[in-house]
This record gives sequence, structure tokens and C-alpha cells, in this order.
Amino acid sequence: MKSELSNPQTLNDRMAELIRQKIVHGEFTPGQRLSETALSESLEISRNTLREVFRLLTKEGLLKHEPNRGVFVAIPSIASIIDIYRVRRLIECQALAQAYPRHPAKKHLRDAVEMALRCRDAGDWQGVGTANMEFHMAIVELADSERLNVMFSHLLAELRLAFGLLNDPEFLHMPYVEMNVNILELFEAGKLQEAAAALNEYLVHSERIVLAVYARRISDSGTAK
Amino acid sequence: MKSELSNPQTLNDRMAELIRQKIVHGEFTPGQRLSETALSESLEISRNTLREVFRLLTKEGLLKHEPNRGVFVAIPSIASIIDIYRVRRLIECQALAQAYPRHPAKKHLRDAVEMALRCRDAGDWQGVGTANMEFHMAIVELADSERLNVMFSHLLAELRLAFGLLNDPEFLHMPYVEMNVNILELFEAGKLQEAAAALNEYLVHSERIVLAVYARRISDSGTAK
DNA sequence: ATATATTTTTTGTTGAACAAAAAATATTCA
DNA sequence: TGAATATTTTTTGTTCAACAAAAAATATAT
Repeated sequence: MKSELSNPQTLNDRMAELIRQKIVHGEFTPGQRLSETALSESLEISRNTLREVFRLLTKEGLLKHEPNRGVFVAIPSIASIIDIYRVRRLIECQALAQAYPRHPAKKHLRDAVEMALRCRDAGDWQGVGTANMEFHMAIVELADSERLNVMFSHLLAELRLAFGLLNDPEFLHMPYVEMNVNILELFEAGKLQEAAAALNEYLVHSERIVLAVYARRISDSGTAK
Repeated sequence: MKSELSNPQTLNDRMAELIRQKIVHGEFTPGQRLSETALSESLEISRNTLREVFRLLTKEGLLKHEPNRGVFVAIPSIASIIDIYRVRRLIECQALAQAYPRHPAKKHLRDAVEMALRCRDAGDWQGVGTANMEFHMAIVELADSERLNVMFSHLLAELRLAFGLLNDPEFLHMPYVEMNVNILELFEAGKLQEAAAALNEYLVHSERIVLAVYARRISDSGTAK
């Protein structure tokens, strides 16, 4: 996960990262319209530059561009959540099942689990969530493909949008950590098939809960297009 | 494969499609620099609009953006070919192995095979190549994921760049068609595992040949950065 | 001939302008 | 009143012109 560093780089990249952060941290919420003039003023960049950034983030799935209407923060629909989990099961399980047992990313797996444990003990649930993301990113890294890594990181970012809408206790108390510990143990023991099966089970379970909470939340909040 | 239609749409989309075509049809060749001023004049669009299009195509992997230096048609490196085939094996084989036997995309598979046969008989090798791409696209469609479809279509477009460099007879005479026929037969017979295995074999074989021809071609043509 | 200075070209970025589409508002008519 | 229509306002789509900064090309000096 060494994609865009916090470096100077180009203005485009910096602004893209800034907007990503604002989305992830909830400053911009799903469905919100991002006005070109307003946002370019507040970011102190020109409209043209902002439009280039919009194109980038749209391709990443974080924004939605409706021609002649504007760009909006993407709203994770039920369908998109199903789609994302379908991709996750396909990619993650296969990456794990075919992994080279001594792959360097193994360390990332351990680190992520450890961090999750620490955060949980500290009651830092946001941290647990982040660690969980890193755990699954590390699983994909086992497949040793740059393109898969990039694609998957965008997928997780999009999913994060949905999670942002879920501060439901039921969701927060999901047995993330234990399941990840279990998966890691199986993997370290060389039981790749079992590890992949456990991972699949986790993903099915997670999807079900997310969808349930999500559906409820939508029916609550009245109009949800 | 109903992505961007030939419709009016927005200028951005039309220009993006136009440049894609120019790349695929060899009018723009890998490594070539695309000057903002020159290209915007020849396309009769403004530099700003062109820059937005550049951002889109860069995210698709067709162009490479080197800050302060310009954008270039992507050069498929050996490493990227390996990476692409790795992703293809992971996604395609899994999509086929887990496919719902009566999935609508089955028709696409048949159509693609049929078209390949017709093109081969007519000696239309370019057509055979296109049909082959459609066959593999159809395989991914079996996984029923919009995101996977989009991602994979970009992958194939990038691979096409590499194929563009290969008009080598050895490459052209690959037993595409027979292998696809075989895979389709196994699939229709419900032998999913065997079909997936055959597909994997095909991909390994194909990768080997592409890399061999590619390496040779590069050592021939002197400087290949 | 190589290293260094200078010029030229190209990209990065901005601001202003205007047409066209969409949204908001006002107006008309049953 | 209330729905349908006309009008105004806002927003996006697109272009152009300008200039700073980086890179590339060229000239100059040692």
C-alpha cells in the first residue's frame, strides 16, 4: 500500500488525495454534490485543475459524474455492495489459496492483525476498521500483481464509503479480529485451502451484515434514491 | 460489452474513444509522445479538454503520464505482460470455474467462437484476434460483476498494445481457436474444473509465446527503454 | 570534446469568457 | 388553487490567452 505518498508531487495528485481524505473522513458525504466553482475556491485551485482531479477520482469510483449535472460523491447502492463483495470473494480467496507461503506480504498480514488487536484493546474502533482493511489489502498483495493491488485499493475505498454510513453497533461489533486471526493461523500453518474457505465464510458473513444494516438504514432515512 | 456507445455523449467521451481507436489501430504507437498543443489542434479541441481526456486514459492504462514531461502511449513492458497474465489467470479461471452453467454470457462465448472460426476460414487474422478478445471478455462476464468487467476490459486493451507490436507469424499461428472451442465444449458439458484447467493451460501457453516473441523483438529493435 | 550557460519549447496552472443544459423562479390559464 | 408554461438564474462544458516553472535543445566557453 505505497500508492500515493504524502510528497509534494503534482498539484493534481495532492488535491486528489485531499479530496479522498475529505470523503473518507466524512467531510464530504455520499450523494453530496461537489460544485466546481465552490470547491475550486475553497481549495484555492482553478476550476480547470479541479475538473482534472474530478476525472481521476471518478475513474477510481469515489465520485460519480453526471454530464451536465455535476459530480457527486458516489452513493454505494445495494447493487454495488453486492458487486464489490463478489469481486472480493473471487480475488481474495484465490490470492490466498495460491499464495507462496513465504511471501513478503505475510509480514503485512501479521502487522495488520497485531494492530487490530491493539486498537481493539484500546477501544479504537476506527483503528480496528483501518487495520482490517490493511489485512485484506495484504491478502491481495499475496497475488503479486501491481494491477490487482491498485484495483483492489480502489474497491476498498469505495466500500469504505458504505461503511461510513454504518456506525451501527451491530456492525461495529462484528468479530473481525478473531476471524482474521484464524485466517492468518491457517495460512501460517500452510493450510491454504482451509484459510481460503475461512476467508470466504468471513466475506459472506460480512456482506450479509453490511447489507442488512444498510437496507435498514435506508428504509429509516426516508428518501434514498 | 456495452460500455461506451458511439453516441453523441459528451465531448470528453468522444475524444477518449477516438484516441483509444488511434492507439488500437496503430496510428499512435507505444512510447510515442502525445503533445498537448499538437494533438489538441489536430483534434480541434482545447488543450484543457484534452488534458481531461488524458487523465481518463491514463487511469485506463493506455497512456502514461510523466509529470512535467508529457503523456506517452504506454509501452507494455515484460513486467507488465507478466502482471497482466497473472491477473488474467486468477480472474478468468475462477470466473469459469464458478460460473452458473446457464448464464446469459454463454451465448457470447458461442458467438465469439463462431466468429473466430469464420474469420479464420476467411483468413482474417485481425478478426480472429478480436474474436479471441471477445471470448475471454465473455468468460469474465460469467462472474457477473460490473466492476470486474470494466477492469478486465482495460486489461485487455492494455494487452492489445503489446499484441500490436507482434505481427510475428509464430504469434499469429497460435492455436487460439481450437483451444477456445475445447474450453467451450468442456464448459457446455458442465465440466467446469476441466474447462478452467484448460483455460489456465491456454493462458500459460499464450503468455510464454508472447513473452518469447516480445523479448526477441525488443533485442532486435536496438534501444528499447 | 565536455561542461556550462542560454534560449526555446512544453507542461502546469490560472482567470475570464460564453454557449448550452439544468434548476429555480415567476407567470399564465384552466 | 394548481398544474402547465415561460422566464430567469445558476452550473457545467468548452475555449482562449496568459505566464511561471520545468525540461529539452542549443549555443558558448574552457
